[in-house]
Amino acid sequence: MWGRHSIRRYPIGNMSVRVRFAPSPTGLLHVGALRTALFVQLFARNQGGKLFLRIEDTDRSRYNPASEQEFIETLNWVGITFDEGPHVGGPHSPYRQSERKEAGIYAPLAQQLVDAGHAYPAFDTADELTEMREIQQINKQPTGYFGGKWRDATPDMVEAAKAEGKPYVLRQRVPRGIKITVEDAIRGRIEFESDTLDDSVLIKTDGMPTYHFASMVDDHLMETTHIMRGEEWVSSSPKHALLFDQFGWPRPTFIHLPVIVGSDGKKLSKRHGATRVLDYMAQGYHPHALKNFVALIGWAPGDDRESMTEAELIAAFDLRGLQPSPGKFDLEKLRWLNGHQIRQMTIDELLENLLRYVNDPYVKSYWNAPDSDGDIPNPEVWPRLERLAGAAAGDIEYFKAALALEQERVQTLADFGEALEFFLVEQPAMDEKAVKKWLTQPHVPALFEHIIANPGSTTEHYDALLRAYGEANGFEKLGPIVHPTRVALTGKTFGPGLFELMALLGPARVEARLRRALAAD
RNA sequence: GCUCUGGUCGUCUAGCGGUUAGGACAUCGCCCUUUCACGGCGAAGAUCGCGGGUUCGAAUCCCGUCCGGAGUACCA
Repeated sequence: MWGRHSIRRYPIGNMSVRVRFAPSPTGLLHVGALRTALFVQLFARNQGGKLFLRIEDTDRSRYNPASEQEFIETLNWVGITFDEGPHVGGPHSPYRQSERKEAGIYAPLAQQLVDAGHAYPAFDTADELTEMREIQQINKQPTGYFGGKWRDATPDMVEAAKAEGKPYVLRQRVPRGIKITVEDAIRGRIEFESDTLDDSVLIKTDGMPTYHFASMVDDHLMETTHIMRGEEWVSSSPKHALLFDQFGWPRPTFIHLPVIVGSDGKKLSKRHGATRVLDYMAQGYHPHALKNFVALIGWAPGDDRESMTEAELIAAFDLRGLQPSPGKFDLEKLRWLNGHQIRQMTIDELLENLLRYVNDPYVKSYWNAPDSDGDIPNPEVWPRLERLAGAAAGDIEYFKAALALEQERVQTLADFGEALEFFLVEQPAMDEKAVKKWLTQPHVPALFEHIIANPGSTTEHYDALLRAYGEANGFEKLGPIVHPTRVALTGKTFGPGLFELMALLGPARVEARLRRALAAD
């Protein structure tokens, strides 16, 4: 009689899609969770369905009150917003499981399961359970509660224990000797022998439901059509599917997303860049670039597109493009995508993004936070970024022109700090090596005097001036003219075109810096 | 241990019985050029984890095997 439930499949039909992102508020939002949220969002929007947020806070001991805020803020930064959730309400309120428990949603349903014989009370103590597991391990048997002394306890035993006031949990009664087949949208059919599944706790002694119970009950109550979650859940998916069957509820479609691992194939960690999504913001990544990048780990549009807009991502999203194998996080590709994103912006968009970036309090605290050794990883970054905010408040046209000259040369917003420095500081730091190589050449003083004697303010002026000087003085190539001048003006050997940069700097700065270089000789 | 699950260039991937196994990032070279980038062009890079089988033909189907990963909690 049980087999019937295990193989029955309930068509989703044309119910409209409802999907959810259901994190446990225990810590920070990391990139793996972001990817899940992103796929859920892309799927919902592609299908024209509804997307909701549910907070799975059934573990009081691990609850972190700052966490929910972190999730919402971070998701908001990347542009993932919810149709329903604890912060916006909705037809299935409340959206926090602790509140749902208080509202008495779970208890009657648990009782319903007990009455139907699909769940039973178990009075084992923590010590008894530990001992049981130890014995199982010694005997090399699977660990878990495969019946214990309470699965088949007589009503008298149960009554006696209850009368004694012993605390108890409610466990799911997994039928024996059947196959449970779970249909996973990515992996296809997954078969489990019910005998390998233990009787999980559904309701804890304090009356709080476990994930197994609360999540499935809520998914049914909230009319979830597709359960998208991390692949760490596939092992327990037969219990979840079974629970739907035991309630007589239609099973939603299960979609287990593969994990994202670091470049070494191990769990993603600080060494690979960052695990906290907000840290990518602090490092100057554009939310869309991060999204675009993360979407491409474990999913492909089916054609060769790499850089896609939000609308393209939504239009192209398809469950069939999902990959079953774990994906590695390749920071280089993220950097490329980010540079690409920066180059696609207009100057005004770029300026807006940059200003929002440098004025964000988290960016400041990120770059000033000591690492585990107590050091600031790169103490030069923040002072430079801070200077950008000040400079933009001054001559905005000058700032935008400088921004335009560096736009093609950076990969992150943070890179602008260093790239723009010589435009904003009257006496930029000099690269020692470059000074030694270029400013010591004998023709340099005369060259600089010539430039000072012929001030101008256009690219064309300096282009013509320096070319003519080179020809008149027998230089076959422009290098000996251009390089020393660049070093004197910027302190560096690389950067935007020299003539553009001179025109923007203007004759006063050009003269001051050339004189400084002459004096240093 | 047991149960699931994954395995195509360094990386992300296309591929669905017949392809010189395609693209992108990274790498290298050339072009552009005053440098660095950007952009363009090109090269190198995968006997499709390994071994059998089915087939005229296999990365694609079947079996086995190896190596990863996850789960095995009154955590999610």
